[in-house]
Amino acid sequence: MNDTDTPFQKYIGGWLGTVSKKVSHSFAQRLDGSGVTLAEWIVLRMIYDCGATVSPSEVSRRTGLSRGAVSKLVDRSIRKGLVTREESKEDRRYQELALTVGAKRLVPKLMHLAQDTDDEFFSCLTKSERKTLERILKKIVVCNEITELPTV
Amino acid sequence: MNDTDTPFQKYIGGWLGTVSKKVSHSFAQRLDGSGVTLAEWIVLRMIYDCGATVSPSEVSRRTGLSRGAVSKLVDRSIRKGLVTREESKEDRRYQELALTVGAKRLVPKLMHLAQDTDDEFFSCLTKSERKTLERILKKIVVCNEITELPTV
DNA sequence: TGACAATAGTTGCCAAGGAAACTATAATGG
DNA sequence: CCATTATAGTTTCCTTGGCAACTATTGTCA
Repeated sequence: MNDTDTPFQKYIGGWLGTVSKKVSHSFAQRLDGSGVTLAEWIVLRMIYDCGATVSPSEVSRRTGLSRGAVSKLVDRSIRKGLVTREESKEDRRYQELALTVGAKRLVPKLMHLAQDTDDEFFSCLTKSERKTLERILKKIVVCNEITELPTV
Repeated sequence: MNDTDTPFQKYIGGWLGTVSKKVSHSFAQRLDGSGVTLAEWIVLRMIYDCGATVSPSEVSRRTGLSRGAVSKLVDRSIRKGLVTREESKEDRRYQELALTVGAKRLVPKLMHLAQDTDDEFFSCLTKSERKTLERILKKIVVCNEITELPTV
């Protein structure tokens, strides 16, 4: 195993970034016209995924977006009538984010666009490869979030 | 196979984005102090990878960065003494980008940082999983770039 | 040949996100 | 019980990258 003769092909992070960039870009274009930006979608998806309510900082941790970015995104989403923000009763530092009825209807529609994007990029993979890729990515997320998340 | 009961866990693009964001962020922090930003590194790496000289548009296609972004990045890199830009003799529309001697020395050092980042995030995977992930990512790149790249 | 299309690169403008400073609330510890 | 520390969220400043309009060069075709 020589280190020097296969320069960056070795760096998985690079490939990951390249693919991710293309996928994100494609998806962003599909979202164009839906009234929701890619970053907003990520937040909406996260809230939707978490079921009931989530705090902005939790969204920040899970998405990798900074707290500042989440704050602005939530602002915009509220202005668009997609998200509600409420101060927590138990701990007034926290906020409880939730989707509006409209957003709950919208998110599934946008999921189709996400599915289309997946199909565009990953249809060249076999079913088995897709499963494997998904499994590995999740494993990476779990492994590395453990170190950040206070086991919440 | 129901479509509705496993909301986004299905969307590989989302997981890919999440992981990529974290990895990029970590690597960007490691680069901090090297005098090179993440985007600059991507361009340097690409030129290094292509051996002799590359055109900005080629860099753009391969990295997914817009031509405008590449133009600005090359400007910065030239100002930092890392890249040279020369008009092509055959076709004066094209430019030939190359690394300076200093950059050729620098890139391998930065590769160690890339390796460190890889280790941080992917060391939780088995050797086999890493190989597989790499193979699948490359496959995706090849499959989808074919449609964009004019078989250059 | 000459007009038009295609491509390469640049630039101005705009949106978006990160870093860090700031406010507010809660927990800790003497 | 008060001071200190930690955490949540907001806001300001700054960098960055995309988009689209623009210039320059080359290719195409009538």
